[in-house]
Amino acid sequence: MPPSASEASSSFALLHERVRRWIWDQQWSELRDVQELAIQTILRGDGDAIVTAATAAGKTEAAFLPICSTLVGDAAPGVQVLYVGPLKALINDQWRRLDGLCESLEIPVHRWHGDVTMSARQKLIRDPHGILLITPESLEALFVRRGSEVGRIFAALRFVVIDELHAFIGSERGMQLQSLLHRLERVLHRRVRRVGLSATLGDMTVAANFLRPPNDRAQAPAIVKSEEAGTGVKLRLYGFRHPLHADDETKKEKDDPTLASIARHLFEHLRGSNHLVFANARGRVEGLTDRLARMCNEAKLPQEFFAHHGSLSRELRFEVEDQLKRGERPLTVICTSTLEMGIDIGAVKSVAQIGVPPGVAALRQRLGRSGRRGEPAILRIYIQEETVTDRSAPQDAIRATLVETIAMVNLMLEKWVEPPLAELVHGSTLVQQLLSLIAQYGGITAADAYALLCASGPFRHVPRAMFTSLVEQLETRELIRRERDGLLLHDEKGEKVVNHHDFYSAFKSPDEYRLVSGGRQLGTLPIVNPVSEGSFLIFAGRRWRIVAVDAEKRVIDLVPSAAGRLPIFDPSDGPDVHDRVRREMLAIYTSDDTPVYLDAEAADLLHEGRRNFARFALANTNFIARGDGALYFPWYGTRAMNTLAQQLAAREIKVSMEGLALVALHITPDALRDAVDACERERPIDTIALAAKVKNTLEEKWDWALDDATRFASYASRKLERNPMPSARAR
DNA sequence: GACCTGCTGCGGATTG
Repeated sequence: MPPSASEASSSFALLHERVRRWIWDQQWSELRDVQELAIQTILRGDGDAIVTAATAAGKTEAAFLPICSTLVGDAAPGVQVLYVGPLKALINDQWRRLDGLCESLEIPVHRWHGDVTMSARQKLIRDPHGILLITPESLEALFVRRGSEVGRIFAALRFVVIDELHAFIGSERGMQLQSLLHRLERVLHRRVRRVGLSATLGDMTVAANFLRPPNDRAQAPAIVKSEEAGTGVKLRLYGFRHPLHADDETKKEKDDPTLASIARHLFEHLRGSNHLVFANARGRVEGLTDRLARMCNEAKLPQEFFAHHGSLSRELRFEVEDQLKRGERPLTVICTSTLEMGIDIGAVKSVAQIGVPPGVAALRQRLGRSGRRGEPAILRIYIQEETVTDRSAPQDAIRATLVETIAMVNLMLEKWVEPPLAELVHGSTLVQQLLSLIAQYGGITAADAYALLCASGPFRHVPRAMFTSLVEQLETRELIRRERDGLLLHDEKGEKVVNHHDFYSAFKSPDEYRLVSGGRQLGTLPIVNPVSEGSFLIFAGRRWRIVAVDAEKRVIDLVPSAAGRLPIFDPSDGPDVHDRVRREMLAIYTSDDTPVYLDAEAADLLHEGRRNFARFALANTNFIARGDGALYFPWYGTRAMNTLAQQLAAREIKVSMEGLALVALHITPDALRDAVDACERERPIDTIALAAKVKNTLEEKWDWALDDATRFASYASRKLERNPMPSARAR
């Protein structure tokens, strides 16, 4: 419910007079509903809060108008507000935004990240005061490098603000942030109010437990939620079918004929205004931008298609972002998740999604980029399907790509999103935090470290015995050593890693070449790419020839060229699909409804998928014979499916995950059914014992340093389910 | 069938 008029005016009245004057100067006609509610919550309450509202609904002001009201005239030495953001570009944006408000209130606003000058940092260290905007990594560096000064710097701390809260939940970086905030409160010997800001939060309990874990709080945070209605969605899903016999024209596009059709459609529909095209993978971004850019050149039109992804240099990305922000000329940006959230690029006229979205949450976030000033958001989805014949395997014949996309759209329209993974063990990040703690205090006993990080801290799923064996393993690895008095110190190797700047991040980074042309940084390329002088490359949506490779410095020099070849970016397993999405797919297969947003080809593909679903009798059985093997369709998400695959492997039944199906060779459907039944009787599953049988459990940054027990527990919490829901079983 | 994120302090040279 929006606040009543009397509540609204009382919100405004709660603000400090100088904050009210600043609002008048902005000539705002009214406060947004999320701002009204946040002012009440923050100024009337004294606990933690989560502020959630759509992009551009004024969340930053919702938090900082009331927070700054409490700061006016407070001259106590020390930083008063610590703001943590996930991106340097976002911190720069927010710094500019807050500076206007805070200048008039005489509250200094500092930023601290890798690109901030040494002199600005020294200014803060000498005279800490006001608001500090920082990344988790730079906060980590403060603890490692200036551990003894943390108490002085933050002596006056009253609020911690976490921006884009959802971007941290469930990740190594999120665990690192939780640990840092807990360590900070330990130094200060008191709790500090936390305020989380987010647009997409599926599960408020998970978000609340992330903001402050239940073992560290008296009461749950207040939830401040905007009730402002959206402006509606215009939605269209286009199907594209690979032709059975390539004709002359498509032969030229032999690599991906339907992508050529998609490019033509985009070219015709998007030219002349601003759009975002989400293409999922960096290689696909390059391929599509290259096609669209060439179409522009051939039509002798000014270039309006540009690429944007994480391997492009900051300069190239900034140019594109800047053009989008200005909105002075038509521009379509083909991107990965880089433009899904964060920095303010303004709204675009429409959004296109190429291929299955990586999840419902991502789809919603992407859609949120479209819809200018009261206009409905426009979303076009393009789905490619392979040629299917009578001999195609069932998992390929049922048009799973299309049906999975329809399932995600349906769930988005129902306002459901995936809850983030929570309650993970995070052994890798625990190693980092233990090494950091030793640096901060100049040594710590194992008992104190356990009490701080695990018993009262965020690593609460690590029992004492596991921590003890972890510490022993780190001694064996020569990362730490134990003094006679029990104090843990860095050993030779530990000293080295902690003193290298790579230490501050909790996540791993791949080895890459740097790409340079005429002294200009273009971006980075994974070293798995075969590179030699004279070979060609497509990068940043343009074509290049390699003129020099410096293998030692890992630098590649490029010059523009007419030919090009698509680069390889690191292949991985693909995004996790949630159980709920797979259940929705089953419901779509067993229904007769055709969603109104499908075009003719997509509708035809859906009917064909349903016909084949019926042909294989998948409504009546989950098991199908195939050659001398068998298929099993559990209608599970990827985590539950991986769990079952590992259980079967432990029973000497080798299965591979092929989309919706588990595929086993040399087995009858009945024998596979018996094995699956036996696996289902094992619940709850001993996932740690199961993880011990998994071939490769080395995934995260510090996994190599973990003892077996902690590594298996980490893998199990991340990749296995103790109690998968019963599979959707036909008779 | 995947994406994204981050980075200190020192010493030495140069400049005001």
